[in-house]
Amino acid sequence: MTDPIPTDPIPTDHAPRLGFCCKFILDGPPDAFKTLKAAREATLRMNLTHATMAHLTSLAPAARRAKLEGLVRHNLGALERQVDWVAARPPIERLLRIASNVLPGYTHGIARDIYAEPEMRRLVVDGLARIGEIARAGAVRLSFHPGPFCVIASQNPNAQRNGIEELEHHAELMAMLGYGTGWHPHGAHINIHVGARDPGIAGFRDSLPRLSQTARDLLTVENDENFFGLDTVLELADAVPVVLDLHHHWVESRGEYIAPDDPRVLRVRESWRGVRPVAHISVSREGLLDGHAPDALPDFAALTEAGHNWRDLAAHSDMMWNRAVNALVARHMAWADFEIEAKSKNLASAGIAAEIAAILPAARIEAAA
DNA sequence: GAGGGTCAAGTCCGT
DNA sequence: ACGGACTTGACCCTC
Repeated sequence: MTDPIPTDPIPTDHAPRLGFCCKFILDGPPDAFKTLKAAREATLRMNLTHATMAHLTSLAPAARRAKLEGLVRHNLGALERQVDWVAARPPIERLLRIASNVLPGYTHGIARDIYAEPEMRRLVVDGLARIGEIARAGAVRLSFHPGPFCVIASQNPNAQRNGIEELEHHAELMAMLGYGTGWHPHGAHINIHVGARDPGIAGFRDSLPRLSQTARDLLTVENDENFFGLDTVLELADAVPVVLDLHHHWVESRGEYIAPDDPRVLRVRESWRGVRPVAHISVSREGLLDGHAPDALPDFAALTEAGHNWRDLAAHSDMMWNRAVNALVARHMAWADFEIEAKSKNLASAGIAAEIAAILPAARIEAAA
């Protein structure tokens, strides 16, 4: 395998960023909208939607095409509004994980012919190009995190073919957004998990040559909370940048909050080869940890003792309620940008951003020392 | 408008 | 063996 040459790195001293994932939640006082319906419509306007393939299949060809075109127009508009919104935020918040359903059913047979039509193609190409320009003009860093079906190695040849096709679809989206050339251009990436235990790490590595150059240059791999922990995923660090999920690591290691100066973190940083890394953070649900001190890191052993199994603890909170976790994120932001995986989305990322902005200069000085 | 059944796809965990 | 979780519960039909 030939090593991709870094062409357009986001320097490691680039202004740190964090952002939310996929979905926008409307903020504001309850009376900001005249009716519940108006609030609901404002939320829909800011978010991508989709249709079931069963429904599309049930429609006559003309209706099917109309339905799909409506979905695509809506999704391109909603994504543009999301990117616009992020671009208007303070620089520390200029990062967004894009939902995977921009083009519903793109890799499903029922929609393939419709997307291939020149008119539809033009709609998609123009819309995505425009969104990419807005992102770059606004210094918004973009990513995808395709779903659990996106496995590039499987014992089931069909699953593997579908998974690679799904990854290639995301790479195509990135290319249409203007990130189709070079090693993680502008920090763009498509992040997946290793997948099945069998064929595992070796299977993942063996599948890399089957990917297009664009997909290969955008791919990243994330540690998970059960089988492919940080140490295991680092076996791929020579070939694929590693996305460090601090919460997954806490769960998988049964309680370790990894420090920025940990040797494994250095290996993660090196795996990005000149591009500023992205990491993930989340914290266990507020309800589970009722009464937990917000200024102390969650104690895995104590929580297990209290009857919570690891799966409960893996579930994400609404907000980034734990100030000790947020302070740890601030220290890690000396080397990485962060995707905030909290159920309240932009409300959570804006909250942690404000908290971190206040302490970040100190953390960066500490890191430089 | 509310409520319930359904949804393309892979894999693993918990019961 | 099957439901739930994951990345994100949302869509669609019926009442």
